[in-house]
Amino acid sequence: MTDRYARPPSPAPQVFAVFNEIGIIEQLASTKLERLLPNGLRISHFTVLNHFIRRPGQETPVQLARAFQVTKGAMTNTLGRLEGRGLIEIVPDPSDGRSKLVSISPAGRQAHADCLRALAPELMKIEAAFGETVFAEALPFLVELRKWLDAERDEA
Amino acid sequence: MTDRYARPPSPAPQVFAVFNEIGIIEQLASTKLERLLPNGLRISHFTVLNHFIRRPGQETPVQLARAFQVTKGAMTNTLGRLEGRGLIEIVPDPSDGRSKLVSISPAGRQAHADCLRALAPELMKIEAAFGETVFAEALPFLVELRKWLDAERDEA
DNA sequence: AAATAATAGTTTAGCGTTCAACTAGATGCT
DNA sequence: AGCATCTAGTTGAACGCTAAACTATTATTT
Repeated sequence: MTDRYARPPSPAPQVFAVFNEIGIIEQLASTKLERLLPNGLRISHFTVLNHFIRRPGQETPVQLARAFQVTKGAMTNTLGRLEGRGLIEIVPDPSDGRSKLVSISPAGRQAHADCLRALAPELMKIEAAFGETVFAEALPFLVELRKWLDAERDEA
Repeated sequence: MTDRYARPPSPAPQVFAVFNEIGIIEQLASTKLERLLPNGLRISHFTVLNHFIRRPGQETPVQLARAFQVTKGAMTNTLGRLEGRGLIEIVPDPSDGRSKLVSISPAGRQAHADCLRALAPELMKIEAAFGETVFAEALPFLVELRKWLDAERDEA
């Protein structure tokens, strides 16, 4: 009997390996990131602030949940925490009684800036170790993959 | 005032973007994966089984925790579930009274095979959409990144 | 040899997430 | 109009993870 356990364990072994690496990277990066964020902010909180910095305006909780691919329940929780800290504002949607409109507050902008300041040293360390170029090269494929998974999810 | 929010939000924006994509991919992939796994097996469970298929033998809980970058407490939980299902065996380490030795059981091998069968269609779907090549090309960078984060974590 | 430090593993508290059930408001169909 | 269906958001149960405190055993130091 040859080494039947030495070969990759599945069809599409490279696909499998990529997801495997992504899983571990995410775990390492997110715990590190969370340790760096100020005031016990969580990644999910930071992500929402980040979203609003990039696209100022109002969005509904459902839109946000879809943007980050989490359930509505998770978003309710996240938004509740952010509102409790005064980092976002939530008002009822005047044109739809079921819905709400979320926007970032001045304190939220400030908190986001604080986050970036806290993260900058680590990001620069990584950039120094790898160079920005490899990240730029890796990005398109990751974006495609994310979009594909995203679309495939909507079908189901 | 120009569009100060249109530009990427940080130093090393590409680095930032890569981690962002990885985070979303991981979230999408893991929830999808977990839905596919048979018998309510979790990803963490499958990952341990997978590890033992690749590297048969015995390992301690701490070794496994380090391999997957989770805390010892998380590994205690995972191994407890797996043992409860009879998918692994845990015996005391004869040479160290503090430690234990974990290995996969025949039922564990069977469960792993079932997982692969359940995952195969989805993996092939992804492979058909992208081709194995792009995954193979993406892999080296991800491996490097994972290793770097891993090493950097040990320092701290 | 005795005391101190380090390591393996467990446990508990706190948080985030999913899933499913539920309320309330909007849409569509007949 | 009236009823069925869909959608937005909330809630609670179950689970995983981290962090930190704790026990038990081994290694190190003096």
